[in-house]
Amino acid sequence: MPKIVDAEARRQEVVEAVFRIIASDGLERASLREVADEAGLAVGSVRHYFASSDELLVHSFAVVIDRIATRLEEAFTVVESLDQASAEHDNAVLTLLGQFLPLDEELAVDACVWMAFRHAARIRPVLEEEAARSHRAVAAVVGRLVMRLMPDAGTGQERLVTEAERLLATLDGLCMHALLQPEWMTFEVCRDVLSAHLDSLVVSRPTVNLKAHRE
Amino acid sequence: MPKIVDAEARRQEVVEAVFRIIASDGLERASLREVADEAGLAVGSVRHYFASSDELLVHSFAVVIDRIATRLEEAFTVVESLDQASAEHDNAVLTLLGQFLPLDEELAVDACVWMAFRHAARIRPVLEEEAARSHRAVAAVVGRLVMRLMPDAGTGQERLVTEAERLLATLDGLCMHALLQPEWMTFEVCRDVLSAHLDSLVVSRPTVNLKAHRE
DNA sequence: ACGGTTCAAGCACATTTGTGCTAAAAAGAT
DNA sequence: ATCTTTTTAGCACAAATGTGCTTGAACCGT
Repeated sequence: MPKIVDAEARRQEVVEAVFRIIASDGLERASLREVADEAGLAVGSVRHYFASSDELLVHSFAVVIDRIATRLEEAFTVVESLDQASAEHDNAVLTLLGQFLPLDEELAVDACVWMAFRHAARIRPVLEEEAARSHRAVAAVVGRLVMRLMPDAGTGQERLVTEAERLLATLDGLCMHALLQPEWMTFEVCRDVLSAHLDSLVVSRPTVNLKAHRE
Repeated sequence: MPKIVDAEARRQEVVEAVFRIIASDGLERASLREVADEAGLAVGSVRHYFASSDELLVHSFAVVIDRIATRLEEAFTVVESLDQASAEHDNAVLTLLGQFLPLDEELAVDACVWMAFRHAARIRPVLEEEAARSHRAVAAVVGRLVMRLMPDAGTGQERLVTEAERLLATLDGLCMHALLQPEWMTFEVCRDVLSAHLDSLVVSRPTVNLKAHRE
């Protein structure tokens, strides 16, 4: 009966426009009119696919979360498929961690958008739920990765949590710096930092009892 | 001749109002009218002390940078005054690193404001200069700290840079998580993560050549 | 051919924002 | 008491934003 348009594809186009605007001009410029312009549509058209500005933003947040989570899951299955302690395994781990960083154009856009939404979620309740989902999804993958990289710490669950959080913090910090101070953060520095962190993961275990950090 | 008002004190009051608004409602809500209301003034009064909205925001950014930098410098002189490898030294280092985290109300406000401005500076050219100053100031202290904690790496300057960046990234990531996911980030987790990182600093040096991350 | 449904576009209105400008109030100096 | 300068307050205007509502346009099934 009606004019048939692939609604989901259209929505995706609008979301891509949102991503471009956030990456170049920030979340606060992602208004309906700006998004419509960027997508080559009228405001009314955008509003036809998204009931409100909030729905558009929440959905865009969800899309970028899914993209990142999917990349991480795929990279993790690669890691799992490789023999541990092989050079390919180490490279696969670095590739996995690199999914967090703005190493190419697409990753940079996702990183910008992801950061912007997570920070906005601190203030805007509509984004809260997706922010929590985002954190759970990423923490799950990083947690599994840490468990794989520290097989000898099976008992010390507390240490696993600490190390997962530590890796997560380092990743987010690196991503932040790569976005905010790109002139100081070359690819090499990123790689060196990640390598150093991985070294610290496998080595630091037996040294815990040497120092007196028991408080 | 004129009505004498401590202009600098008034500016400071306005800046404090900006901080409160950013911490509770985000940078985008820090408009002249909101700030004036929060400060108990009229828009015209705020505009008397700050020529424009941009000047107000840039000055607020500068103030928070100075506050953080001052705290770091003071904490670092404490570290320098203590005998290395003593328990007090370790505590002083943890205290220094804790200055980055929202461990109390004042630190939390500063952390919020600092994060908000740094991210805004990616987009808004007026904030660029202060953002660069902020990064230089903090990187300087963290760099000196890393040099102190890794005395044996005197030659490997590249490694020092990597470790400084790694510590900085971990700190910023921890701060982010503490602000955005406070329910998952208790004080204890923060402390454990920082302790683990410090352990990894002093230990990881001799193990670099064991693995094949040379490529 | 045509009707009904979906899509696209736009108008109108209330809010909010930054800023230029004017003017009243306050208070020390004379 | 009066003058002068600072301080405070407010108005007005243009620009931008979200949203309710209306109007065409397009097109598939009958």
